[in-house]
This record gives sequence, structure tokens and C-alpha cells, in this order.
Amino acid sequence: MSIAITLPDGAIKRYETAVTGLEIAESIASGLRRNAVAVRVNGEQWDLSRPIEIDAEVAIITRDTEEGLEVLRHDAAHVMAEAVKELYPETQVTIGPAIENGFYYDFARDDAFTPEDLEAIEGRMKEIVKRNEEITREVWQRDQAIEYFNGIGEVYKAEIIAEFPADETITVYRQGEFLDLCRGPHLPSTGVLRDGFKLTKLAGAYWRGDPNNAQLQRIYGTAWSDKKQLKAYLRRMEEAEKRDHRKLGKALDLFHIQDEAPGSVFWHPKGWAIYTAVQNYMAAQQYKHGYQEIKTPVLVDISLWERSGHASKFGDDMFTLSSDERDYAVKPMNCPCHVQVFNQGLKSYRDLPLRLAEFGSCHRNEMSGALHGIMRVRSFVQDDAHIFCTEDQIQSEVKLFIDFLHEVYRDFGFEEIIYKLSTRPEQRVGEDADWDRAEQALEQALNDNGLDWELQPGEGAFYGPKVEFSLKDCIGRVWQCGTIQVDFSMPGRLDAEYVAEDGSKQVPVMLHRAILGSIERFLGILIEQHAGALPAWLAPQQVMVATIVTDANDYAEQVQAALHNAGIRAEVDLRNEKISYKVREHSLQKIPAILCIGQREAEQGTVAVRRFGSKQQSVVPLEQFIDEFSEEIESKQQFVVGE
RNA sequence: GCCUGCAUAGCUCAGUAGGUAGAGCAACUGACUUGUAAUCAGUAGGUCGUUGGUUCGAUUCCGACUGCAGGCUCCA
Repeated sequence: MSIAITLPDGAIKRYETAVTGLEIAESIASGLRRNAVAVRVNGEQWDLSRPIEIDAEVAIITRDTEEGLEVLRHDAAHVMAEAVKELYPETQVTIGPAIENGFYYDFARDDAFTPEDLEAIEGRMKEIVKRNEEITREVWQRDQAIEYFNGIGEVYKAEIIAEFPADETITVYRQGEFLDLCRGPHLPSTGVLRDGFKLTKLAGAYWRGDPNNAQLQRIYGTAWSDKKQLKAYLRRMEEAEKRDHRKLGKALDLFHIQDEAPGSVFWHPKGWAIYTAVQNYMAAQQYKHGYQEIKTPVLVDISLWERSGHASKFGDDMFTLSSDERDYAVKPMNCPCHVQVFNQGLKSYRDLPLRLAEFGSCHRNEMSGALHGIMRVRSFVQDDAHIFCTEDQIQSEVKLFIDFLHEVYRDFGFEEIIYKLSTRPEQRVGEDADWDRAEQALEQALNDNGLDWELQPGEGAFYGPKVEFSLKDCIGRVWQCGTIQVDFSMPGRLDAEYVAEDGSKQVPVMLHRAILGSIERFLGILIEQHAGALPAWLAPQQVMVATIVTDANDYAEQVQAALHNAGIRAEVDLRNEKISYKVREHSLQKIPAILCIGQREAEQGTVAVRRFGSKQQSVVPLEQFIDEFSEEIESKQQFVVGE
């Protein structure tokens, strides 16, 4: 018998007997063996120590690759579980996967883990790594495994295994005294994990993600190929946290939130300047793209929400109030109101597609634990719009919308967009045939645009499937911003109709769509994306005119007036302070341009320009600066480092 | 809503093994007229989130509440 092993470079190695990944790695280079964490055999991940007995394509997985890191992180979870079992034997283990940048493990235990426990666990993990326990794979019968785990009091593990088919064999991994159900692969021994890991946080998590189940204790950690990588990651996170919109919102005096209005934002002058800049931009864009802007009431009788179906599904999350013996809801969304506008007067097929847009002020009683800065609030404004169209027009409208969204995101400097298609949920309204067509229309539009999208089965809205467009915040959390949703149900429920070509009355299809989503959330992400240093067209203060001597005050005010005349947001700083003091302060405020004005500038009609992010100055005539800066605003240029 | 943690001056934070608190910056006053990331001196500023309890005495210990943070769940 001879086994042919094909390596990634096409080379073929022959072995007389079964060979392990570790042996193959060793035979290629000792460095490769040192960095090996697992092996890919015919596309499947295997343990390095598992004998390969047939001809196979084999690739060694090393610790510095994404795939290798995933193996390391998964092992870190197991080592953590072993440490927890050693320190707190009464604890039950449940599941512990690798995740982006790290891993977690969910434990069941009556006493809560404390931050001090975390240190102890991490210390024990290091010991386990030092012990370098061999990790071995064993194949068990399902029933044998259930019996074993129940026998040692690990009922969660037994429950997981009990869901496998009765005749299925399962794999368990043994390291020291610790035995865990696992598909693998795992490292040959705990020492291979090395020291690039750290436990980071403690959290509650429901068993199987269901709030009706017991709440487990989840310990998160991060793991990297070595300590250097770990430190680099921790430094990156530290840097990223400086971009947090809540910190910048305070430091740059943009907004605040206070106890009396949880989940609602108090916008300060500078924050509101950004807000209006964004909203005005969107209004102009929507007009350009064939939308008509409307405004609908915030307080609407509850009966409308009962007819639309929102009251029964979201009643608990709606703010309601009574007055003059009528019950009202503070609108949580705009669509039923937009249908009311559509319903005024008789509509013809010639009116379609009809695109109604609104900066709709919405309130939702979000759970207290869900609130997050200005990203997740109870009071927000959507750049909402509803497109009333025929079924034939869905495809092209969705395509137009995606192009529109891309144009907007590009202007704001967003390159990385996450696309998701969410399909029919269990609790829904409408016919399955309609859902079929709606889902296909969205999928088709995504594919026509050549986008790389992810399917989220069952995550659609109750009235229709949706495409979500998400962006990441400073530490990589994903937030949904844009969306487009196909709705075959609500127009009918709310009696919308139009006269078709043949004179018959038809129910239009409604597309719900938003590009920014919640303006509040979008601004939070925008602030983080730019670390507070917004490009000139969005900066709340675009130019600061700072005097060097009081003799230049008059000229500085003339400069400010000239900037105002050119439509530039400019402030003037006449304080009796040194110019370096003013430069420092306005630089910390991340103002795009500081114009320093001294005796010379006053005499020559020039300005000394210092752009944010640069230590250079250039002295130019005032008119030239205004022209160039206006052009920069006009073209929505991204952040520019000055000459 | 659930789990864990946190709440001290306008901001960032220190502190009290239980005896009603301190720094830097900001603010205010004065001096300095200044050329590109902090001029100097002085003054003022806090019911230590709210509320019960233990105690001779609570900002500190315990409980409740509110809010915030990180997760979980939810997200029309």
C-alpha cells in the first residue's frame, strides 16, 4: 500500500504507511512544523496527529492564518473550560466557539463569576498551557456519550448530544482530565496555544439564545498567534475606543443624553450643524432621485396601528397616550401614514412608481438594555420613504435604490458595506406566493448589482423580506443603516389602490426603504468613521479665524464676514491668548481649517492657513482661500491633509 | 427585559481600612500683546446618582431605584 499526498504547490509525496499532518509538516520544514496547528485533508480540517490513510490533498494550517487562528481560538475556549472545571468543579460547561478576534465559553453555575475569578481562570489557563497536555481525539457512540456526560453532571452537553441521530458517532477531545464534545480539529497539545490570549469580559447569555431558558455565564477572551499579536490587537482596540462617538460627542460638544430622557438625544449647536448638513444633503439627493418629500403626524389614533398590524406585533414597544377619550400611539414608523397620503385622491398606474419621502420622527420603547449612545435610541428620525409601484416595477426600483444608496455612502466615505437578505419569518402576514416573488425580486437585484451578500433566513419583517445595508462602528460592531423591504400586505390592509391600464382597481406594492436608517445612528457611525474629524462639507465649524494680536481683530471680523458671505461656517477667536494656545484648542476640536491672522495678514489682505492634520501653514490671499475651500465643500472632498 | 460591572467638581480622574473630599484641565479675576498644539498668578467651584437600612457617625458597608457600560435577547 502506498499513499500519495498532494501538497498545495502540486508536489506529491508518497508514504508506505499512514502518515500524520505533523509528520508531513516536519518533512517539509521544521519551521512549518512549529507553526502548524491543524491540517486540511481533502478540504476538511483534521488534527495534526490524525493518521491519513488514503491518497489526499493536504495543506498544513499554520497559526498565523485566519484558519489557523480559528483553531487556536477554539482551543483557547477549551483550555478556558478546563481551567474553569479545575477551579470551580461544580460548574457545567455548555458551548464555546471561536469568534472574530477570539472566543467565548458559556458556563452554568449558581454563583456569578467575578472579575477576580477571570484573573484566576486566566492564570490557570497559562498553567495548562505550560503543562502541555496532549489533546487526543476519540470516537464515541452517541448513547455512550449521553450516558457519560449525564453521569458526570454535564446535562447541557448531554442535551446537545441527544439531538444527534441515534446511530451517529461523535468525537470527543481529551486534554488532561478534561473531556469535551467537539467536532475539532484541535491542537496536538495545550502548549501549542502559547501565550497570545487574554480573557476580556463577562456577560450573561441565554442557553440556546432563548430568553425563556436559563441564563448562562459567558466569558469572552481574545486569542492570537503570539503575545506580540495580542498586544497589537489590544492597542488597536484602545485606539479604536478613542473614536467612540460617545466620547467624541462630549469632547467635541456635539450632543448629550441625560437621565430624564433615556434614549433621546439633546443636540448641541455643533452636533445639530452636522445633523442638518446630513439631512439637507439627503433632501437634495432624494429630490434628485425622484422622491417627493412629505411630513406626517407623530400622534396617530391607535386604530390605524391596529389595521396596519403593528399594534398586535409591537404594541408593547409603542408609546401610547390617551386624550379626550381617544387612544393614540406615538408613531413608531411612518409607513401607515404614507399610505394615508397615497390614499388621498384617485391614483392611476401613470402615477407609479410614486416615491414619498419623509424625515420621519419616530419613537420606539426599546428595552433599556438595548440602548446604546446615539446608535440605538428611543427617539430618532428616519430618512424614510415608500415607493408605491406595480409588481413589474419592483426589480428596477430596487436596483435604482441600491445605486442611490451607493452614491450616498460614497459621499460619506463608507467603503465597507455589509449586505444581508432577510427572508420570511415564522410570524408573518401575507400569502406564501407573494413572499416567494418578493424574496426572488430582492435576491435578483442583489445579484444584478454583483454584490456579495449573506442570507438571513427567517429574519425578515412581518410584512415582507428585506435587504439590509450595514456599517461597522469603531470597534467592529455591525449596525444596520440602510434597508429596502418589499411589502405586498400593508397597502391592501390599508386600502391603497390605483386604477390600472384596463380600468380595474389594483393594489400597489409598497417598498419601504431608508438609506441612512436612523439619522442618529448614522451620525454615530459617521463620527466614529472619521474619528470626529469630519470632512469640510460636514464639519460643524468649517473654519476658525484666530487672531495673533488684538490689532488684527477688525480684519479677522472682516474675514469671518467674507467667509459667511461665501456660505462657509466660520467662527472667530479674538481671545487674548497666544496663537499656539488657540491652534492647540481648535486642532483638538478637529476644525478643518484654522486661519491665523496677525499684523502682516491684516496689512496684506491674506490669511495664514493651517489645515487639520498638518503642521504646515500657507499664506494665501483671502479670496483664493475662499475659492479653494468652497470648491472642497462643494465637491464633498474627503478629509484632506494640508500641504 | 436578563446577567455582570460602574456612578466623586463643567471635563478627565484620584481618594476615604466608616470621622461630610483632592489633582489637572476648564470657569472667573488680574497681569502679559503674543507668529502656529497649553504664559503666569490668584479666586471660586462638590448634599460623592436618588433613596432606605446598619452605625454615635455613611461618599465609603448592605438593600432598593434610576441611569450608564459590556454582553444576551429584541430591533416594525
